[in-house]
Amino acid sequence: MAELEKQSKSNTEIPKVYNPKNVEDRWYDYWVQKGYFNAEVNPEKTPYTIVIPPPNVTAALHMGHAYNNTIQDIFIRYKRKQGYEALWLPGTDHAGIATQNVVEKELRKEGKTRFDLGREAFVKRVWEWKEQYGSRIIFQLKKMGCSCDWRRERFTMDEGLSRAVREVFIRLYNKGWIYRGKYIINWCPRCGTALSDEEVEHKELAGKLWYIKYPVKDSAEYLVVATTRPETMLGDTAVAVHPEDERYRHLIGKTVILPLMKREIPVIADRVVDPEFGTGAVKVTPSHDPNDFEIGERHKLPQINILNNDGSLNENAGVYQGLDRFEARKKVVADLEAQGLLVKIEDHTHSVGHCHRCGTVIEPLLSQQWFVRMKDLARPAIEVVKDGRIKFHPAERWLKTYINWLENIRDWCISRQLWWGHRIPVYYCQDCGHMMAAQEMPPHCEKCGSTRLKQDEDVLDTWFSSWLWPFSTLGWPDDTPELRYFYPTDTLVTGPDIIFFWVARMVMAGMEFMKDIPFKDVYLNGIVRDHLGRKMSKSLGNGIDPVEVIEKYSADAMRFTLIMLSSEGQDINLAESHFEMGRNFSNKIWNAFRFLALNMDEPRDNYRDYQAHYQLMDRWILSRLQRAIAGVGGNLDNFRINDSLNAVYRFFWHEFCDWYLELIKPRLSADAAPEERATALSIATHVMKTSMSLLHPYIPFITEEIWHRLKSGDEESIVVSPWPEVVEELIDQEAEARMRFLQETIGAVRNIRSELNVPPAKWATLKFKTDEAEKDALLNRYAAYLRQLARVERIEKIPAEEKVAAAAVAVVDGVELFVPLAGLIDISAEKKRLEKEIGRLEGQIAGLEKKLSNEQFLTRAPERVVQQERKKLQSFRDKLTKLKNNLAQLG
RNA sequence: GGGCGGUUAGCUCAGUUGGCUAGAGCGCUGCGCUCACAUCGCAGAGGUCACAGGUUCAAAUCCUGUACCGCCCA
Repeated sequence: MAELEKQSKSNTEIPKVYNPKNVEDRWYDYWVQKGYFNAEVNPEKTPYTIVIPPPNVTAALHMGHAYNNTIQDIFIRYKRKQGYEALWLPGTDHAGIATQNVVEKELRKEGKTRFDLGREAFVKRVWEWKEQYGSRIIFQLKKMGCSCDWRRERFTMDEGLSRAVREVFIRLYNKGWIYRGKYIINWCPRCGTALSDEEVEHKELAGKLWYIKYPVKDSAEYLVVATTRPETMLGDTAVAVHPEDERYRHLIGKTVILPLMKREIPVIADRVVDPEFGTGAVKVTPSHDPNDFEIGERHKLPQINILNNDGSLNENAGVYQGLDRFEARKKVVADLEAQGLLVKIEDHTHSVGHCHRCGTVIEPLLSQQWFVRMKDLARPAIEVVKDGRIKFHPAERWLKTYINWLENIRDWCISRQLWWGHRIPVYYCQDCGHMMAAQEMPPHCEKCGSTRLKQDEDVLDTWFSSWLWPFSTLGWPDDTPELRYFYPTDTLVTGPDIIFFWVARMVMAGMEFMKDIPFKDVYLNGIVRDHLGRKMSKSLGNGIDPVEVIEKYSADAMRFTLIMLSSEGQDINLAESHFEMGRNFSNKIWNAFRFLALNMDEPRDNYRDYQAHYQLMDRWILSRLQRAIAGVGGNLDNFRINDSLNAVYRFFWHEFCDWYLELIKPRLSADAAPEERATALSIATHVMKTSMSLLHPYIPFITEEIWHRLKSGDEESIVVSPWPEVVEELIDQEAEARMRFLQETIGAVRNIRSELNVPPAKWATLKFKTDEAEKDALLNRYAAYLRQLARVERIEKIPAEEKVAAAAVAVVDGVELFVPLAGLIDISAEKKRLEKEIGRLEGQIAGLEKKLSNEQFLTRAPERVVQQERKKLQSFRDKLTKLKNNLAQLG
């Protein structure tokens, strides 16, 4: 009865299975309430800053976010515990096109378009939507445990950040680095806006190459051109050939009749024409192709735009007006064929631009837009990575991509025909046409004095605000204490997919406006994919929802698993079942704690008070702990996050739990001496607590929970408790070597028992032969370890000449181990086992002998390596002899 | 067409300046006495390191080429 009561009591107090549900939200609220995540300007401390890559307000958290933000939280929590003034500045991005699209879709459900509402009402509507859903991702980040300073949360369209955007625009405008002009841009007919080159995704598609006859005027001759976009011929204003192309030389300067349109257009010569492509004659459409635009400029050709903004054909397309571009293509081809002007159609794969946001095929279009001149901005951004002021991790991997892009950079189209975003701060005089860039609408035209001013209708590319993020969020353009203290930031964690969009541009903006780098290290995390290696996407339905994972497995489990599966910069292939790994580890931690808790009244980690009572296992685990501390910190400092986690994981599970906790069990029994108990408990508590600290950046919740249950004194939280330091005096090579020998001995006995099917309940006897006094002493002195872990009840040294009948044998470090098996198992099983082992040894010995008889090896290899191989050979031979002798004795 | 990354156990991946008997997790097989944990323990099987050359005393690792997969750019 009493027994049952005790059991049920302990079971209710500390459940056998860890339940994160009661833990995670509680601790998160506590941390926020205590203000641990708040960073202040503090000259006493060194700042460590990360600015979050601001997620789109429209976004719901996906695994990529979960992974990316886990990494950031690891760095921040690590640095915070190390005593840095750690600022993780959170926020969201207004995501112009994406957000506008979402709200327009809502409107469509009501049967309306944004034009029905008008600009002002529409923008108001987007703000409402933003207020309602924009906080969703913030809530989710909190669920994950992200330790951001929420007081400093920013949004790219906050008043302060908007001011920064206007300021930057005006500065660059006045410098002449922002200009307006009519050029070929990428037009998305579905989004109804211009895009930058980076927002166009090129895909290889199987298309056609149409060969079309253009009749030469006043002649029976035809000129045949090849094109992948036949409908654009409606806007042709020339045909071009290479000046040295003998086939066409006689036609240069002549006129051809543009079919369907019956327009007369010249045949011109231009060196960019590739004689090898198609027929060597190309149609020239200056309004709808970047190369043709260039040719048109050189030859002063007319520009005929045949497209409306929605991708349908306009009044310049004659009878094709009103048709969608792809409909028009079909009809143009059909009509050409009907007129006998279509020579042939070939299959042709080519690269087609698609809208990064909606996937629609992009149309190159001549259009008046705003651009940033990039050359001079790019130069310093190249320098700072070349001279190592900014480092990429993994090193080298993306560096070339980054530099290559910057070295070949083209001007940035920044105007968007949208309503949601920062409106371009340029005002036009309605009377004299003068153009002014200003923070606010000027009272009157600075040129003619007119008060009839009108602001530019367009908004800026979203990235035109995010490229300022590292300093606009800290108060720029004001010279704030925060800016002075926290800038430059330290580490940027982001995906390689936005190196151009964001990373490179932030560097340019930082160098231009702050005269300093925006961050020191760029950690590029891999992409989270499904278990088949496919990108997670809504359309494939293969996404895993982080919030569901948190519900089912806990935030700790999710974070742990993501990091365990990752390796520096590589993509992660993920299946939901992988999260069991994290859940299981949490449970392991929980039960290690439970074991200690069930054995102690008060937690104490005053392990230093018991030095006189330390045993081998104590010195060993303390030494191993130091190695783990060094491993975690060292790897984190080198951005090797999963090696770092692995260091503590392996230590905790496979050294502390598997060996130390098992070994101390007898020391905790009721009849053990009190100081024995206290020594083991205090060390176990210390190791446990230190491990929690080491694990805290990765799995913040469970480590805080356990830390609180183990803490003593007035310690407040693991979040701000100091990061463990390596204590050199506790590194004990001798203890590690001795322990290794005992572990191997235990392993050998376990192997014998298991392979020979010795019933687990059966106690075994161990006899051994050795001429080394130290080994002899070790086995005698630590017989208890073998008792505990290998179920050996008696250990006995026997003379070298003694024969052991019917025993299994193993050799560890030259020591012969015998497990007498009389009556337990059949001898033939042991013979088989030995023969297998002997075979393996013989193979290795043969290899070593060959190596060591090679004169070249002996003379050329470093002495150290030769010695090592000699030693190895010797010990293998020794072991082989012993095993063979014993095999013979088995009869 | 140019650039980058990948190819190692059934699966997902480590393997840092060339020098162990190439490792881990999951999965698989066998056994489970024990009052932390079956979300566990112990033991085990499983690999021609994509392929072909080369450099070297020595190559999963360095070089060259090939094949396949993925990404970026034109």
